Amino acid sequence: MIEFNEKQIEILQVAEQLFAEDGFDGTSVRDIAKKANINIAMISYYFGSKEKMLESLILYRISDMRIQLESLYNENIPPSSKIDKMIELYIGRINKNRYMYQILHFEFSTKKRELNFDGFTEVKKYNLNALSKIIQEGQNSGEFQQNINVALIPPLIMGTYFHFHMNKPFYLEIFNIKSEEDYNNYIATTLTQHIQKTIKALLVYDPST
Amino acid sequence: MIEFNEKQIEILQVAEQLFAEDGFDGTSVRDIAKKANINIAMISYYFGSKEKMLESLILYRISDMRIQLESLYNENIPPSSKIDKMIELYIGRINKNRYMYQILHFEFSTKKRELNFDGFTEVKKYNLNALSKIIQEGQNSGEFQQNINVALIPPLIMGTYFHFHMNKPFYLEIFNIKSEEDYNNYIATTLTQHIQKTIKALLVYDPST
DNA sequence: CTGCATCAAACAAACGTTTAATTTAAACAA
DNA sequence: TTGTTTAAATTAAACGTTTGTTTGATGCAG
Repeated sequence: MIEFNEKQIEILQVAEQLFAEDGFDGTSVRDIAKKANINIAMISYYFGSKEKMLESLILYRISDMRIQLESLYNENIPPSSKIDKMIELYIGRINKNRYMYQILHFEFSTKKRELNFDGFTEVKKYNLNALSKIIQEGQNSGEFQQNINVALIPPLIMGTYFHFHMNKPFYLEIFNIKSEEDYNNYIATTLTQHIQKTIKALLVYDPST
Repeated sequence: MIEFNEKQIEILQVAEQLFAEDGFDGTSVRDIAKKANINIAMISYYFGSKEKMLESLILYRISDMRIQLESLYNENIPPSSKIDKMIELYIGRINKNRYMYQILHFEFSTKKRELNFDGFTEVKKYNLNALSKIIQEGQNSGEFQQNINVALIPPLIMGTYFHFHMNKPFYLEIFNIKSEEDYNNYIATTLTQHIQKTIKALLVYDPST
């Protein structure tokens, strides 16, 4: 594990915000240096290059993205409650790291740079595996249906959140949301509940009826 | 309505692909000119500037993005079948225009450029309104539950699709998909069915039971 | 004195755009 | 069919900026 000093972390946080807002190619090292109140040369000095700084940033954040589902699995509550908690964890974690997710989303879909996403793939596999166990528990107890494509559950959660967030101006308008606080509140309550309801509906739904 | 000649459309199509793959800031006018086999100056000559070319591109594609739900509304089939068809229409349309959606997604979430998205907002409102009518029909017949947040249905459909598509390499791996053909086939069959099942589950789900 | 941090300055390369000259193609009159 | 005219299309070259990176000098703490 690579360690970063305080100065480096400060720079990474500034870079993270700018990369998320303007894109990696849309952000110049001078933009970052200016906002972080450092000399341009410090970026090469600390990270080697602009691109290596992005790699450092991803490395720095990626460990944060594993969702703590293991402890949830061991809790003594009904599977449906676990699902609710699981979704809250997901949304909370994504919302907290939304800058990094935004960057990753773009870098993932772009052919521009060849970044190593193995760490990210590992995290996703881990999360998926933990989720599978929780759902299996509900299937064993008979609460959930059998034919569930578990791998398509996270896209449902994260995709819904991101589509909502990426079209933020549109939803601010149609839901008449006025402040940033109300927006975050809408995510934490209504949107989260909507996703919880959707997933639970999917898990108990019997198409034959 | 602005008209584009064949040469212009050819250039726009090349630009569309490159913008989607490498981002607007990650694509140079020289990249576009090279791939389109034209002189660099033609971009300014035809569109005025690189940024105006992006606006032209959005304008050119946006009319294509209205989803034909009106005719669906008038068909004499059960509401649940209409939902199925509606989702097929959505996925098909998005998948066909995935380049443009990818560009829009990024430009929407970026603060870099001030683009006029009124036309896009209009299309979304129109689609949302048409969707509301279909769902209301199912509610009137008693098939669907009452408390449905219709505005959160499109994010569910489009978000799931996009999260899947953006993490394409990951899903290719875990579903052991080998060819581009199989990938498109997975979207058209398994993923579409999964979304159809999810939405229908949500529409008929009664949380109190 | 030594080693790290910071700085202004300079670097070549790439960027979007403009210029001015040339080619192309269609319209026209003889 | 011919040569002439005209406007649009296309080109290579150059423009001034901005880009990421490097250099060498300076500051400073141990």
